[in-house]
Amino acid sequence: MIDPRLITLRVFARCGTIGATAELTGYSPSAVSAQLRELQRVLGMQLLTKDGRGLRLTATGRFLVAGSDPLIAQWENLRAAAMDAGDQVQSRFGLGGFSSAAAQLLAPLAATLRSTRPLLEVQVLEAEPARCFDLLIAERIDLAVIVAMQSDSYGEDDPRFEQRVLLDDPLDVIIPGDHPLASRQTATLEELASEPWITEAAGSTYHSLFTAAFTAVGVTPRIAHEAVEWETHIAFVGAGLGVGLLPRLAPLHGAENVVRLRITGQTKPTRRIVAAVRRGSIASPLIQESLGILQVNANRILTDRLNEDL
Amino acid sequence: MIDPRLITLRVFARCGTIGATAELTGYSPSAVSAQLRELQRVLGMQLLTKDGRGLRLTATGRFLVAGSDPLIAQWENLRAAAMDAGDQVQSRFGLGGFSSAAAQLLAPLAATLRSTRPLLEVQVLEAEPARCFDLLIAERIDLAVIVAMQSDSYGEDDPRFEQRVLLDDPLDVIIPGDHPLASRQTATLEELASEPWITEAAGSTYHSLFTAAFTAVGVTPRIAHEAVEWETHIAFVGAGLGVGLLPRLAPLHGAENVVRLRITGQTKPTRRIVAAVRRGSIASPLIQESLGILQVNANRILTDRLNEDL
DNA sequence: ATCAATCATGCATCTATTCTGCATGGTTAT
DNA sequence: ATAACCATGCAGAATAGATGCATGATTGAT
Repeated sequence: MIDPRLITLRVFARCGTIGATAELTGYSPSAVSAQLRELQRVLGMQLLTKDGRGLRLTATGRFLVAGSDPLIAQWENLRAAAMDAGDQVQSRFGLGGFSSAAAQLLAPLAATLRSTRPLLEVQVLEAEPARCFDLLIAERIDLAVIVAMQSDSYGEDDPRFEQRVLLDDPLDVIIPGDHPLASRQTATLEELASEPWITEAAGSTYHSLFTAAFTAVGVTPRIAHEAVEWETHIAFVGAGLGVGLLPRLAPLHGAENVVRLRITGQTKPTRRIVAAVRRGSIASPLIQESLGILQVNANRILTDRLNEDL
Repeated sequence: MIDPRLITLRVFARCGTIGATAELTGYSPSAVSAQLRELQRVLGMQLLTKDGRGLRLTATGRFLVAGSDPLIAQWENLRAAAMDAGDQVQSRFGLGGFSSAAAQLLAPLAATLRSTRPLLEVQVLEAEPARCFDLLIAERIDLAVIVAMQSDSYGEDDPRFEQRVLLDDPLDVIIPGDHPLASRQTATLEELASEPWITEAAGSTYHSLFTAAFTAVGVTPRIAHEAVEWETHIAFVGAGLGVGLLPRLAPLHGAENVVRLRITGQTKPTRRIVAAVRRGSIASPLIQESLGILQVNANRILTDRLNEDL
């Protein structure tokens, strides 16, 4: 109910270029350019200035974008309250999440919603956590399941979002089947300090998680290889190239020559998985139901693990 | 920046029929019907129900309309603050007011704005006070000069508007030139109690003002004739048909056989003239400047009167 | 210094939305 | 029973909006 051109401006404020805004919103660059020009005309404000080969927000533009945060939140709030009060049904619902969350949490959620609300059109997008936030801003999705990143620019108290912790997913270590420790059930990071490690490229989502785990125990690992997909990580380990960290949620499903060990010791590295929505929308019955389903699934995963560990 | 369809819904909430909404917003009835249908589809809410040959808001609809008040106010607020912070210029500015205000206050305001802000497109609409509020809701105008009506549904604390008192305009009495009191400067309402009175039709803007003036002194006037325009009032008085009340702001400009007398006594009836804007927009530099100009003009009128009275 | 890459924007074209005007069906009042 | 009123649907028209490519400007690399 907020003018889509203002939404576009907010997306631009996030990514800084017309092209990226177009990619994120689903418009063409020309359309974004025209929209922002029109927005300035209608409001009678100069929101953008040329800056080199790109554009930059003016002070007025930054002011407007920052001030629109509570406006969006209030609209979401009103919408949610009206849906709740009137017992109305939503037509479209967009979900976003990163790979293992998409598989383990989002897929069951979408399936459940499809049965409880047959008229609802559910769309699931697999995307990196940072992109999930952008997609929330762009209103392409309404709920995201992501890994909480303290290093990220989206803090707990960001005025644009509200977040709920779903579960803490521990990191395991995966080692080749012919490794001396392969017969063990658990290992400590110190024991594996001298191993060649496999990680993601610096700057990626999990790299900071990786380094954080090791700095916590005062060890600097030797990074031997880099991989993006967990599949690749596992394959590298199976080929005996080194050892790696693997979140418990990521399945090993019968990989050759790979063993998963629980990490013990004073620090057990985990990644925190949270659900994020646009601020104000959390009271919506659909969001509430979804969060409930997610929480049930998360709890089931946790209790399954407890039973496994016995 | 709020979706125009929501604005249309708010206007509908005021007037209750598609036709009236169309008239007020400037759309055709079909367009209004289509907009509201589309709004319900997009939001996934049922906002309207059939009620006899017309439509009625559902509980959800009323909830949404009521909840949109602060949303609109917040947007106006943001817009005003951004305009103020960025020293930006507005392109369009709509003014509304009733006849004597339009002549005495709005016309000078529009003239001043045209000279101080040549790029600004100023539009003045003459309209009854109640309609001015509707036009504010419909966003056809941005500022209205109206007579404060305690009887009206638009109170001082309406969440949709903010109001500023401009001046209290006293009511004079006009009598025929051959009337026994015509040589006097002042008169009391009691002295004129038995005269045949000329007023507006019951239910009109000034009728309540008229009766309030007399109930305050405990007199029930005999209503002999009714007229809509001040011009007609004056002509009736000039023809010797009776006496009437005339606001000081309404000019007599040399009418034949009509004398204007100040009212004295314990109660001096006045009408309060206020400026009204959409809540939140009052901080806008353009609104601020306009209110300043209006106030200056109002004060000038008051001091002119003081000098006249000496 | 040249070349390539990146970025925003304008224009022509097309598409989709949205509005209008009139006709229709249902509802109330005379 | 007739007339007035109200909302809505449809066909046509107008308008807004999006696309895709070409252009100009700027930056960084060779």
